[in-house]
Amino acid sequence: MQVSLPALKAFDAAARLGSFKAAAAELSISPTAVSHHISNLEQRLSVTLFERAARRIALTEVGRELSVATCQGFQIIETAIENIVFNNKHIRVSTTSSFAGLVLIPSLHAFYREHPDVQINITSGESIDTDSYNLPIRFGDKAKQNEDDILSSERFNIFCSAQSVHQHERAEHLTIYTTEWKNIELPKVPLQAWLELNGLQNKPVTVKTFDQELFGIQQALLENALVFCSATLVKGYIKAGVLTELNTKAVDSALCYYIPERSKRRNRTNVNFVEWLGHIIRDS
Amino acid sequence: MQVSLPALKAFDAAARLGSFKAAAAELSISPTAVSHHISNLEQRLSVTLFERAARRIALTEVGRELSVATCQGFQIIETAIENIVFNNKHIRVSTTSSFAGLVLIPSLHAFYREHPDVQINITSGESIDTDSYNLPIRFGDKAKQNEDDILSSERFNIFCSAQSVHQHERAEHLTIYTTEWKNIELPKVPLQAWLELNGLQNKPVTVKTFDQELFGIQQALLENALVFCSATLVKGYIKAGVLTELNTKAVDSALCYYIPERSKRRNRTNVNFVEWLGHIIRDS
DNA sequence: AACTAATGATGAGTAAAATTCATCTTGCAT
DNA sequence: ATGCAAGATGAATTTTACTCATCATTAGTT
Repeated sequence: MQVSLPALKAFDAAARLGSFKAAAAELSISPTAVSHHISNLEQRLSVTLFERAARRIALTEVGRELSVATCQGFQIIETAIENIVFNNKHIRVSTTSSFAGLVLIPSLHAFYREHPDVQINITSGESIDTDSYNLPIRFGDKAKQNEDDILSSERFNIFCSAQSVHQHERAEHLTIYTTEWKNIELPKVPLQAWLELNGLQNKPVTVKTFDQELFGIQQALLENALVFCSATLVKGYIKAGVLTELNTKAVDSALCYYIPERSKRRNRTNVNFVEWLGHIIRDS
Repeated sequence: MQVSLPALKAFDAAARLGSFKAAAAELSISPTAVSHHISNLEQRLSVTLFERAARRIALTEVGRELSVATCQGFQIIETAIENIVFNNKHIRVSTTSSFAGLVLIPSLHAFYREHPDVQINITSGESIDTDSYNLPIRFGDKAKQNEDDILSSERFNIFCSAQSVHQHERAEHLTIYTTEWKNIELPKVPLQAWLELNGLQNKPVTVKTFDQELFGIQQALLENALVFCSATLVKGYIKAGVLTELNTKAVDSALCYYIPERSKRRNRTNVNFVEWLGHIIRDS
């Protein structure tokens, strides 16, 4: 007593549209095929599904009952498929303002060039983690993350605007912009370690902080001051010749960029995007 | 971006059973076919649905999402089909005790002989009308029913046991069993009209009543008395030579057997059954 | 550690559908 | 009457689904 699914689909369309011709149009087949499908169904189930009158059809009681089920059933399945297709063309990234503004957005055009059919939506700030289609790129404690989730381990150093490099190298007193995270759980910026590594622990230094790296970088640029921040963020500015890395030793940090539950978010588009993101962070 | 329904069905089975081989067994196809279907799906949707490990597979996040939908969707459709198939093999008749006991049940073997795969369930008493699979055979006022719903128009006459016919024909005084319906809406039994039609309105008559015709018929049989009842009910007894119709004129009544909303109950089995019932009532 | 059995992947050929085309049928509108 | 529009029917054809043979991988066995 097996009924074919294409036949059920044809019945579903005919029942919804009240016409074999219309159903055929919806399914992009000929009305003859619909007619065959439905008489096939009727034979196999030993029931009459449509009451045939001249130039029009009407569902029987049994037909109505079946159509309620096919309509519901196929609807559920089609919605799920549409959802998959949609989420394969849309990437929703949520990340910090700094990473979005300094890394992600400036490089996006390159990704669009390779994947012109994909839409990218970037949100900075909090996001809903439960949605497996969302792709959060978080900044956090390397030690607390799953190995596979980590995108990059952050190294910190001092940077300044290209034109002010020499003035800083001779300066007696340094003004350094850096970051003090709002979230106290986050490992501190390794400024002290950096000063020690470069033998500057006794040098007179004024430290000014913002709660996001982006702000310190912008301010340092405006004032020709120094900024102590992660190398990843300023890579673009350095390449563009706007910022320069001082001739000092970079220091490792306990911080990293990571994607929580990365394995759960692996649909094709996300995988492509994350792979591309890897190149952006590592190379260039 | 069209996906084939058989492929989705294969995916559904594989997702539910966690194995291509098991899915193949469920669908009565080869594991190869399942494998083909699923890689076809994966290609068309550009997603990975299963994570392949050696000798076992596991749904990806996307796969899990799709499987929830296919499982639900196909379940709804399959349940509806099973329901249709079931109701095509099962007839649920509800009718009066009299009709069930005297007409329906004694003739059932003939129907079973023609339709050995059909199960019949007979209930006497009240039934739920809203269920379109139930087949109520009611006894009621001919005038109040839809023309198409009526099965038979009832004619009444006097009957008695075969061996007591002659004693009644000569008798001065008659004892007649008949029926007084519990339901006061129902037209009365046309006993008065019958007496007048046969010129017996002045004859001394004792009338005893039950609330169901069946009881009067049984009692008359036991006592060799007379019973005034509808001809349909005693047709079987007459054919068997147990009862005899008196040599009097039968009288029409306002009563009939009918199937409320008969058109709503027309699946193949019900139609067959009602057609057969028509023969039972009319012929023989 | 090698062997075996079980699961799945792959590609080509085959069987079985789904689909179309041509031809009829039917009732409605002109 | 006449033409038209929706559907039914049957044969032919295309497309799809399926199987078979073969290969790859590996968990479990000896």
